[in-house]
Amino acid sequence: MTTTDSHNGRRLTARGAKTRAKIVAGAADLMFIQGVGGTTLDDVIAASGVSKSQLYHHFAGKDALVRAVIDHVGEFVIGRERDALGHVSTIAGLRRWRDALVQNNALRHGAYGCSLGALASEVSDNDDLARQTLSQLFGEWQGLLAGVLHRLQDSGALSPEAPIDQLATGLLGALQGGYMLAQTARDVTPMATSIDMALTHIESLSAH
Amino acid sequence: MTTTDSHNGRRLTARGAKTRAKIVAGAADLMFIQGVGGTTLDDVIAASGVSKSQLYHHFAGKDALVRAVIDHVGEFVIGRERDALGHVSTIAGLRRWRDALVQNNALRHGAYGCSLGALASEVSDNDDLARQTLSQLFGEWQGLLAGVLHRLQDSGALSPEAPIDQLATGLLGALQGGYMLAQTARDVTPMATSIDMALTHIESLSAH
DNA sequence: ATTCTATGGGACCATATAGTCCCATCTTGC
DNA sequence: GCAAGATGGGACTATATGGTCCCATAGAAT
Repeated sequence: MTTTDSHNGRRLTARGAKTRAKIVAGAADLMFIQGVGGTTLDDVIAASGVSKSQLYHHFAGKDALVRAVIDHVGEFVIGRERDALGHVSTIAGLRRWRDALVQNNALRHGAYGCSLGALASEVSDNDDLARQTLSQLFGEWQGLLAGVLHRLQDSGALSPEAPIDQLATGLLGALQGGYMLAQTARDVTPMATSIDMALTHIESLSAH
Repeated sequence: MTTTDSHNGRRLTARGAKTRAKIVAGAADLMFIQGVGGTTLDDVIAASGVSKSQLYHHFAGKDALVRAVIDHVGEFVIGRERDALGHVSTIAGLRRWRDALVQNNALRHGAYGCSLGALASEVSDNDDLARQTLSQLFGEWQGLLAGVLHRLQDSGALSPEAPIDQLATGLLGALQGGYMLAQTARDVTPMATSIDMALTHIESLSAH
């Protein structure tokens, strides 16, 4: 699914794959902290200890690298969320999920926001392909949340009439908005509050 | 309150003020569409029809210009929201407020996101002074929403125990997260859904 | 062993961009 | 009217940055 490797037809040895991974990982770290626009290719080279020719050997240019970073970060975030949400089937479990995200973000006092959300808001209007990938990733995230709500419904903890997809969208929206407010305030409180409101709403829709 | 004018001690004639305003307005437009990092000073010069010396006469550099843009956009958004929310005292009024924001954003299919939110997520981690201003602006926005909720409470449409400040934060979070999802999806639906969930929750807290 | 390709290093280039400078012109205060 | 300062124009500079190129080396396939 990645369209970022500039050598789709060529071989890729284990060594090459390792170098490519180093570049992407280094770029992802830098772009999370400095933003995409604030990260130069020289930064990436310095951070990953790779030469410029290697960077351009593996990626057609900065756009391609950014797309690879999005794939990489997306895989990480969705994987993490799959682990965190895949077996949650209670409101209490959702609240633990929220606590983990908030506590993790509190380590940086909210700085940098959501690794996926920050990429999305910076890149969406410049690179349509990247935007589509990000949109799909948010769709997967929302699907994981919808899965939890489905299980809540099955166990009778959520009304059968509850509009699951919309609740999942709203929850993801509250999460992303919370990240943004926390990033601006350098304080995770608004993030916790925002998600909490969404969870309280879901909780209020218990079967009657 | 602006710290962006590089000539705090000097005179500023009407002509100078007009030029300064042209620069800020042009920069604000460009930065909304292209982002801060994607907007060059030459872009600003071309768009506002002003010479480079004038730009540097009024602003110490790009950072100062960005801060002036934040002040300008903040004033516009808060003014707009004050008009839109200042006299709202019903849930129906809040829904009309939401409809107006969603419809306005639908004109661009969600592109560019919230003019304040986009600035916040791009600038917060690079410029602490700008971040503080943005944080304060979000605080004002939240205050306007809290004002509406207070009036709802006074009229008996909202429980006296409702945690107004937290609801206002959650509503603003849902709004911002909705903007972000809409920007990524190029579809305002998730924005509408996200805010709607917050409003439905508030509505569910009617006096009992 | 040899040959071909992938990998690696890093100098080099073209350009974009923030920022400087100098001089001309208009406005204001006296 | 005239001096001082504000406004205006735009050429120029230094540098950062994305991107190119060339050559060296390692490793795989035969």
